[in-house]
Amino acid sequence: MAGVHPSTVSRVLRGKESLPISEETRLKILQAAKSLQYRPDQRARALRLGKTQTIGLIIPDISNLFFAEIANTIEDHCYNSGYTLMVCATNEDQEKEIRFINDLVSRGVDGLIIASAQDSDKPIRELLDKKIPFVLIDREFEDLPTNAVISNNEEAAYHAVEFLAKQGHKRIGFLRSRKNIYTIRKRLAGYLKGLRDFGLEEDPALIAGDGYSFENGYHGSVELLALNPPPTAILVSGNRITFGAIKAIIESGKCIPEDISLIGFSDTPLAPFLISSLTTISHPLEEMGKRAFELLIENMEASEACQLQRVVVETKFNIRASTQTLCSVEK
Amino acid sequence: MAGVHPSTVSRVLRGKESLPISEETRLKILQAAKSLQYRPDQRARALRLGKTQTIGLIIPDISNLFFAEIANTIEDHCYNSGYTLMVCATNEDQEKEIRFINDLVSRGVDGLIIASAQDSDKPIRELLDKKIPFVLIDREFEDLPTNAVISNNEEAAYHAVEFLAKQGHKRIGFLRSRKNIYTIRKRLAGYLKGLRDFGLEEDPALIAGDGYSFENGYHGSVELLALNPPPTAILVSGNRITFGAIKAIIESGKCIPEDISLIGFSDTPLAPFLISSLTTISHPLEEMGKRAFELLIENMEASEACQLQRVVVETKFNIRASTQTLCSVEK
DNA sequence: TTGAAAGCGCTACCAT
DNA sequence: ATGGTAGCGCTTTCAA
Repeated sequence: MAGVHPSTVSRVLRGKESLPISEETRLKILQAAKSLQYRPDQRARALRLGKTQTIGLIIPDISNLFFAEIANTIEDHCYNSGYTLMVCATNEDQEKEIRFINDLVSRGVDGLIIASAQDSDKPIRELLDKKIPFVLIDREFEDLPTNAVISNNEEAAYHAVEFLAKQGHKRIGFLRSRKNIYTIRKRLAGYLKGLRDFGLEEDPALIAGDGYSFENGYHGSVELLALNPPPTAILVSGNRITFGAIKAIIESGKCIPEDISLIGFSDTPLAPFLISSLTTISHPLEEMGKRAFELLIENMEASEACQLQRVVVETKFNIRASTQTLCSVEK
Repeated sequence: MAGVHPSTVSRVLRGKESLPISEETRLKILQAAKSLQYRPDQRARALRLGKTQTIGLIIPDISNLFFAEIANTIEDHCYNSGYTLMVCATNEDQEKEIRFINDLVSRGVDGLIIASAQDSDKPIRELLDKKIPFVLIDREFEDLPTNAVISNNEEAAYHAVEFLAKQGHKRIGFLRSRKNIYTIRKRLAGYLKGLRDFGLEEDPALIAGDGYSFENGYHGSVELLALNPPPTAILVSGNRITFGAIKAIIESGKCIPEDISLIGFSDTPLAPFLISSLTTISHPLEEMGKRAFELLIENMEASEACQLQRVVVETKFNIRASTQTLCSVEK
């Protein structure tokens, strides 16, 4: 339409200031582009350039606020840097994770951010082999060095036990979602260390749960409450199971925190509005997203494989103790 | 590696049963592909085929459970049908919406599902012009026929007013997030119709709020509570503002639902665990996601522009009245 | 300052 | 039953 060669158009539209283009043709091309509402075909660009300006994010669950907030932050950073984000949710299913990784790679994502389902590290090893830039978030593999942004799980759990010990608790339960997840294992380690250091009861029966659903949390808590004697405090490691725990406790006729203290490893903006004010350990989700994004970009831009980095962010302990507590919940 | 022509490889790997391929070469190729871990380059395929097996989802907010749940459902359907989903969050910003749409289109998505920021319908009109398959979700444009999956907002609001009227309420407030959103306008219409039909007070001051944040909800509620006399019930249309409302009410020293009834237009799985048991109107999010996906696929597969469809799903009224209510909330 | 040509990896079509 | 060829839309290099 501007009567010039495609390559000329490309030169103008890529806007390399350095290239010599006559002002006349430049204007003709820009006008034509505007009137045609021309948008370069990113598929073709991607094919030609070997880059897609695309980042893949693989998380276990979009509708878990923990990951949703991370996704949101990363989205923002992508937007501001001209990347498009592809979000995939595995539902903690390793097979899905593998399929997503393969799919995203064959779509040519420039990099990946992954909170792995962690049944195995095989898919992650493959990424290392293929030298595809990626950053793990929230969950890493202890025996596989990678870029990772994680939080101080062990210390946080330890600190929570310390807090409870100082309040006079002797029997503290640990309710977890999936057993084999990095975060859970680290928190369990911190919990056990805390028990030892503060001379509290170590009873394997105080450790319950394996599954991330509301129901898993409910049943795990019922087990804990059935112990003799039952724990007077429970550390809950998982977002959804926390509510299962609350339900179980209330149904058992106990009050939070008078009869039993509950400390959740996930914060939610709704915590102050909950029926049983919940002490939580909150994660700096925006910081985690930001650091992961920056680390990824750094790796993508590095011509050669650059030093692997491990970023540890600090969690925060939010004490919430209600003066009054409602001890019944409808079905 | 198999010593055959690329086109032969393509034929085998695309697995058209009908094509004549000798079993021998077929095996050679499959073996070679496996040992090389060959994965077809989707960029090139997309360029060649004019299809990307990709769907774009544009929503206002990932970390709002309403949309997160929808995204989750759509993701699942995509996964099961071999599509990859690109999720973009606009934060209710029209400019972002436009950029996302353009970006996704130039990336060659096969279709789009959009919950528009709705300052203007221009970007949607352009999609119609370009004949790109898309489905609106939750929010449609009344004067622009498109495919859409929406809920029965007006009836739901009307029904809520009816419910409150029968309980004896005379002054009912309406707290909304963004004024100009389709859902909000429809609900407001239903509310007004309800007031009229049941002979309740119509007072413009009873309609408050314009903004979707927690703070917006808080301030809007403070205004409502300052009225003389204040409303004895409030319809809250928006997810985050609901919690601002609860905070404002509790701070004012009132109890829910004894002093003031609250009906939220968004349900959350946490509703039973809230400090003030909240009656909610819940949306069939999974159904909405499913219908939108199916409708989109139908449109993508149709060779020519097919009949526009408008799907209306039914909301559900969840009455939750706590026997006891906690009337204080910590900061 | 611009045009021409090549090629990214794939697949559909036409030959053989 | 298989090979060759062309071309999707773009950008980069080289030539004019």
